[in-house]
Amino acid sequence: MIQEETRKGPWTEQEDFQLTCFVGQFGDRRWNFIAEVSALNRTGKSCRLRWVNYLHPGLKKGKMTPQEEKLVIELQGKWGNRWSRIARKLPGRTDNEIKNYWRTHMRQQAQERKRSLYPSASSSKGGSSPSSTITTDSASPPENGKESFYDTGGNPEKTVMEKANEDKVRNSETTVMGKENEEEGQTGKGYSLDDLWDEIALSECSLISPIYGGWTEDSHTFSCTLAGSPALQYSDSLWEITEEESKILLPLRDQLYPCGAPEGAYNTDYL
DNA sequence: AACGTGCACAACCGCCTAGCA
DNA sequence: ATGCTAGGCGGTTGTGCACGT
Repeated sequence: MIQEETRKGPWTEQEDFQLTCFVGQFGDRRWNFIAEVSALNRTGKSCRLRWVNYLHPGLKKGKMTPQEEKLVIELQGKWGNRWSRIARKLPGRTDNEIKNYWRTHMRQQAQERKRSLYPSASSSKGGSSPSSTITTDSASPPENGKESFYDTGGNPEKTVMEKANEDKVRNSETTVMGKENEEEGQTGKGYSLDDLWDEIALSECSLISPIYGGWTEDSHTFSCTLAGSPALQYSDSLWEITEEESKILLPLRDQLYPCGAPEGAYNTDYL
């Protein structure tokens, strides 16, 4: 088959539309299949990301509510940076969104904290880095080793330990499904900024009840109904195109490419 | 008005895991 | 039992916009 160079970068409206149509028809699991058959020249991964983070109809747009913010803080303190897991507790929010929120929120907290500790310190916007030990800005990467924006590591050794512990936790967690590990996020012995964040978070939030809006924790299996499309149902076989699907593809092609499908659109291997 | 800075968000990368042949 | 592949996840980077100076 002819493999054009994979597209990268921002998605166009047309691409979004195409992806939405194909996900509507084939479900939100067969990403490589969708990527190929839609001729988007995107990787399956990229398609999935776009769908999950942007096109998913269940997504909430706009700012996080105070309730959501508190919940994020609470759950982050409880589970650490398990964003996808945290996201499951926040209907309509993606792990990416929460991750981004946490990053900016924590940066703000760090700046505020710094200001309260060192009132004489510059408080102008140009102040950039919240503190000498806190490297939260991706624009100014740390010189020594890799530190994430929340692994802002007061203790350089910790990140290694922490990682090892987190991996352990993750492994045990994935094997023991459904068991929520209370120790999560309480890894390592050093006092890093992670701990500082936890402290900040705990100091400002009280017990928060989870937000449920008809959302279930295992609601990944979402069912999408597109205008004019049947409710999303995918076949048992993930990788074989069925006769049914091939019947769907042809009219869809006409819909997307009224003037004729471009070269490579709809890999006919599948038809 | 122009410029600089920080924020918010989208997207990519690399690694890990589960499922299957 | 093992290797391969797709999907999932966390971390990181890039970019446009808003806001302050």
